[in-house]
Amino acid sequence: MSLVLYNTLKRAKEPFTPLRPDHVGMYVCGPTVYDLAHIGNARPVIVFDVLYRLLKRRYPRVTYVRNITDVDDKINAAAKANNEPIAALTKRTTDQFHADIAALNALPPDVEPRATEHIGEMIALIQILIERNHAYVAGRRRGLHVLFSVESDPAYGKLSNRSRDEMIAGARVEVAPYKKDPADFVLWKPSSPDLPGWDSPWGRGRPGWHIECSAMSKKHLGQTIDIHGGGVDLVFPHHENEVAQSECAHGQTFARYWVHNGFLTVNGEKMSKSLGNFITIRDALKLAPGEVIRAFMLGTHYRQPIDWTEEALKRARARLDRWYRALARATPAAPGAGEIEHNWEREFLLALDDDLNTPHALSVLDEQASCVLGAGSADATRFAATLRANAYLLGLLTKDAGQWFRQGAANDGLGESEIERLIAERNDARQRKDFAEADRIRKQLSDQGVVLEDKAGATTWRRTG
RNA sequence: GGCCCGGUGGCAGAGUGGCCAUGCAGCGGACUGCAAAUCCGCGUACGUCGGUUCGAUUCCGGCCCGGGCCUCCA
Repeated sequence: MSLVLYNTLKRAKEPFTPLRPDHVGMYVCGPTVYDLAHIGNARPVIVFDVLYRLLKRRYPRVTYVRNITDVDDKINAAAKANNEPIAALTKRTTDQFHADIAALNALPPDVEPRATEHIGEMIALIQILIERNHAYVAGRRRGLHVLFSVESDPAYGKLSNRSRDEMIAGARVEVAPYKKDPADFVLWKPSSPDLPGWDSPWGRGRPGWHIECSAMSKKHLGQTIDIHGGGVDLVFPHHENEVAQSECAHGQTFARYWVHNGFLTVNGEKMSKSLGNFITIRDALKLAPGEVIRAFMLGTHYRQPIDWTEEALKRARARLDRWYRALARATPAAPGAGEIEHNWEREFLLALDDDLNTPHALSVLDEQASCVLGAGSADATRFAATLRANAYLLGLLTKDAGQWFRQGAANDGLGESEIERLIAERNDARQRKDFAEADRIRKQLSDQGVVLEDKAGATTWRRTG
């Protein structure tokens, strides 16, 4: 039983073996902090969080690095538009990002490097590339650019599987005059006084987009990393350029396994501000608890496209509700605690080992929940512990079941004491056999999203989404 | 134009050369004062045309349709 991952570099699934048997290094491209993170950003966060948890389970030590890009032209533009200092914007956005993904139960990475704190490392890397004739300095009037020479790298294009000629033929961008070759990309560019800049051998300037990941992964994980992750849209040019920079500078493999998550659409359309279907994580959390969003994301394999709809969200919630009902059936256990039954663990982990087949893993949890719901109380408790322990690996079922069903609607809906009062009133009516009144109260509550269940001795309630 | 993914039952979504995915929704039944929850039962799904095979949804090829990337993007 071992982990298999789809490697974009090979376009095939491969058994995963870390370079060092006891220590896995993983680098994932993090956000550019210029605006609130959207649900598309949430996908890689959740996918790689699950991979991180699985790796931690499998290996003694895992170092997960996810950067914060805090120098970028989009940031400059947003700060200007907001009339806000850049540092204030990036700080605020970073804090929001942290809060948002914490609500999605994502574990913090081991290292979260910021680009602005690694300018020295970037400059050093660029110097190596110049020394090795893989980069050149160009331009004059407005300052000096440093460009990567794509022609100097015969392996260029191996990740995205395209030749240099194809790229030039397909390029729809105007070629900057200082480029020796249309395919060359910027490592360093000059900054005007009103833009962020750092002193460098090429004058005051700022880094190009791609160099930060090469520099930061080198610093925190070494010249060769085991896993590099991100969204598919980053394969070209971002990841391709990272490979070029790092491998030309160091003469060794940059990343051994490239893992890319598929795109998220909203109601079948690409999410964009102009279409008006731009959903921030913050907005999504108003529609559903973080665990529901997480279950939604994990219900589709990470490499498949996923479509965000209210319908899908409802389904994810219904599924979690059922699991929580199973937990409620059993004696409460602490989140993450519990003995894992061997067969269930096997089947569950087997699914995850197969290129993170979370939909399959969730179906195993479905079956475990059925098992709990159908079992007698002693077995139910045992099975529930397994269910909870398995789910915990996915960052799900981390709440107490009672708490789960009572959450939400706290502000605008009925308060708990009000609900309890109505239930008592209804039970009085039932005692009197005044079922018309009892049903009226049931209806009143259900209209406000509270469902009652009459059990043997008592009436319990829960909120529905 | 180039590169890369997909097309599975009402919906979502795994998977497999011959046998169960799973969940939701639907239908019938049990249970319930009514419900809810739960349990039992039901529905003959794999875009299309060929090929390989004893047998293909699964392998190969053509075609049709959809999506992504090639420019900032998770």
